[in-house]
Amino acid sequence: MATTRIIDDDRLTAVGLLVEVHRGLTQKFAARLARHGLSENELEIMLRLGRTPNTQLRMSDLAAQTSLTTSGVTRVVDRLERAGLVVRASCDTDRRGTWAVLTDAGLERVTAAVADHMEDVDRWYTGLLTPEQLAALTEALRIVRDTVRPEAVAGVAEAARARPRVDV
Amino acid sequence: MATTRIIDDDRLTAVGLLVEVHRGLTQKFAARLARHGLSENELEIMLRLGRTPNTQLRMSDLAAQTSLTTSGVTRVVDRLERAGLVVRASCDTDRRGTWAVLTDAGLERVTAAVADHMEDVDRWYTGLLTPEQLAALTEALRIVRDTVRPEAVAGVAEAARARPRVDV
DNA sequence: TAACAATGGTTGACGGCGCAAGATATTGAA
DNA sequence: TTCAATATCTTGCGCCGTCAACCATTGTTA
Repeated sequence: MATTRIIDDDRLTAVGLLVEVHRGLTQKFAARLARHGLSENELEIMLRLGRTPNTQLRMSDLAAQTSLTTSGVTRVVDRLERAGLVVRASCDTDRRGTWAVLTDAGLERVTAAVADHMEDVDRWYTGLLTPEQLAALTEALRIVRDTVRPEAVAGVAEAARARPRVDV
Repeated sequence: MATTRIIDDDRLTAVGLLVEVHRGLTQKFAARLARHGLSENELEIMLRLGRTPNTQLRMSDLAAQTSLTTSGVTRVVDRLERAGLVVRASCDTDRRGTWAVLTDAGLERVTAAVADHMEDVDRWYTGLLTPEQLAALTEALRIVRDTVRPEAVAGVAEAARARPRVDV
């Protein structure tokens, strides 16, 4: 009766599947993103900025949303700023804070990258499943997400309230 | 009609959910694994060795299964060997190759780590879903996995055929 | 108002992993 | 048989992101 070993537990396999799918997709996506000059983290940060009213978020909110450390966000934004895709702007109401603001060039870049990217998403993920399967998958993931990462929407309300910056 | 922007596409959100769940779980799991002195990659390598007949796999098969590069596997196995959890053994039939063999101490360690780990898996993942939801999730993931990582079972047959090493 | 904790962000040191090149072994074709 | 092409593994180097220490600012308590 070798099948009772704990290292063969089904629940472990369920985790393994999730990990393998994540890795596989990441690899499939990486090449095309690289052609747009973006890493996964860079794309995600720009996406979150692009989806926010006024296309700006505080550094610490980006950290909370992405589960990078604030240090990691500093370095990603450093690179994006060097590339002209993001600028930093000081925060009027709290002079400790810094907004990361998506530039026009940044919005353009992320839009182009995503338009292209979508082909991969379709081919390697959403397109492989029936609408019912995809809906079930998404629902299950959402349940888990809401438990393991409840902080994933930090800062959006504040950013909408902030005065938009026109000098970008 | 701002909702037609491509960066708000639903399929992108589906990917985002997967990524967030993966990250969230990874973080939840990391602390307990660290208490057993193991990183996620180290655990996975030991798990795959432990599940294989004779508890051994070629370096290159480990690379294929884990989507680390062979270089990455070399370094992980270096650490595990230094810790006495794995040993390298030369491969009689192809002298280019190297077996990574789980030691008794290694099997003990991974078993203890997994037993403990399972509590987290249950709490943050499988336990959050009904059996039906979990089954649907697993099925959908398996479909995607089989497409994006068809090579995920490399080397198991060969390892079973190889003469077991008693001098571990 | 002074003192001190808490928060936001950056920086230096460091570790992990990928890339590309190298050493060794195997395979195949002439 | 011999030599080129290929496969396996390791190593030097560099990038990326974490950790911990740090500075600046804000909030709190007395």
